[in-house]
Amino acid sequence: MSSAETPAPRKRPVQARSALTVDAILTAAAHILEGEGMEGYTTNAIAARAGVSIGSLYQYFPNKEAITAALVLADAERLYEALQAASDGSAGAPFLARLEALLDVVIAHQMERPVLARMIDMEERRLAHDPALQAVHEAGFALVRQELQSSGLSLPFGLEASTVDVFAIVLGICDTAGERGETDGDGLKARIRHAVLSYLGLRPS
Amino acid sequence: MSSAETPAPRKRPVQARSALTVDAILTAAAHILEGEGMEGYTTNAIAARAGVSIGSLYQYFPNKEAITAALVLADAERLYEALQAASDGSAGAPFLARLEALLDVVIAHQMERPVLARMIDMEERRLAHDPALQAVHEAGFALVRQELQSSGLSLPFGLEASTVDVFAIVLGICDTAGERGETDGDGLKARIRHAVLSYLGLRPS
DNA sequence: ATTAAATATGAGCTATTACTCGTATTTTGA
DNA sequence: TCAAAATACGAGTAATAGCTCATATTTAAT
Repeated sequence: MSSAETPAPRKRPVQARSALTVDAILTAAAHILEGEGMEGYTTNAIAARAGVSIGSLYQYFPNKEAITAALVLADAERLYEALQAASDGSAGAPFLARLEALLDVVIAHQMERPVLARMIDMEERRLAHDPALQAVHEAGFALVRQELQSSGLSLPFGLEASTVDVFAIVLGICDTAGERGETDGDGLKARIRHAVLSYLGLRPS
Repeated sequence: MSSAETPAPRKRPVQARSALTVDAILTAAAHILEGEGMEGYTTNAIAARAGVSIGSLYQYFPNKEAITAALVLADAERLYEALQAASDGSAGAPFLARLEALLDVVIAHQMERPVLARMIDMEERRLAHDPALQAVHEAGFALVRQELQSSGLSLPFGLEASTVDVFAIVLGICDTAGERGETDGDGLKARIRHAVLSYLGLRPS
């Protein structure tokens, strides 16, 4: 039962070109999702757009869902790392400045490719059970929890619930903005800032 | 071009039994979506669960999407009507009482069948372009806009943006609660209340 | 050089599933 | 009572799309 069967779940790039292939596939998947939606989002279309054969695609991804999961995960990781960087970069600064730094990251992420962000957001809900994705979510969560805790604020509903709500408020306003096709990043930021600060019991200056 | 062709887009129940059939189909669709998710959500499964032949199903719905759209629309209309009733029922009461009445409706709607609510929420995003659905959204929107306007409050970002944000905050927290499987309706209400009131510049008592 | 492993290819298989259509049954109206 | 309309039926069709596999090519190791 433990001998060397067919490599099974696949995806073990060893050489450099295979890493390029994997990358091309994910990039193509994102472009199709962004430009054609779920309609055109087929494995054959992804392979074609990536300039790769369908066989190669299935050499690195066991099935279509795995491609989507990898795409969503990569996006979540990118956001988390940017948040981490912002948090590190504003070390020592007062709470409000740190919060703004985080908001800037979230809004930049949303505004960079709004349509793709919306599609990924939808897929993210569908794949919410994925352990790897949950891990990244929890990491981002922990980051915000830490910020709130070290702020010394007296939180309205305890640390955990407040963290959940701050997340929900930020994502709720962001997603809605995405759905409505809003383009004013600064205005969006001001509104989210207001919502979060007032939730936390701070007078938005 | 205007003669009596095949009835075309279908759905014209005339007798009583056909209305029952249509109802059974929508009920079955909801049950499947709730219990099996998109996996088991096939037209044949819906028909079987409804105790109706697949042929009958397609006599009243031109395609699968139309079933989903009808389901989502019915849900949105039900929520809107409940909001309307709550608004009417609290006529003359102070703003805070009216707001609470509306929140009660939203939370009751969310808590009634949380899993179904989550699935419908996801489909709602996909069908956001549907004119009939947009109309109901706009109606609910108008209702909240009206409340805010007649509250006499000085809104942080103008009537339109504030309405959008209040919606986003409420739905954001609700959806997140649904995803996390929260069951405490009262706690949920308190948090949403706090978020909305503080956003509006009111001290949550 | 030679061999083995890694990678690439794409025609085609297969399973799923949305949907049709010819027919049977029930209801309505006169 | 008896047509005609409305409704119900479900086996079968057709098309899509996920995925396999036998084969070819490239890279790495000795």
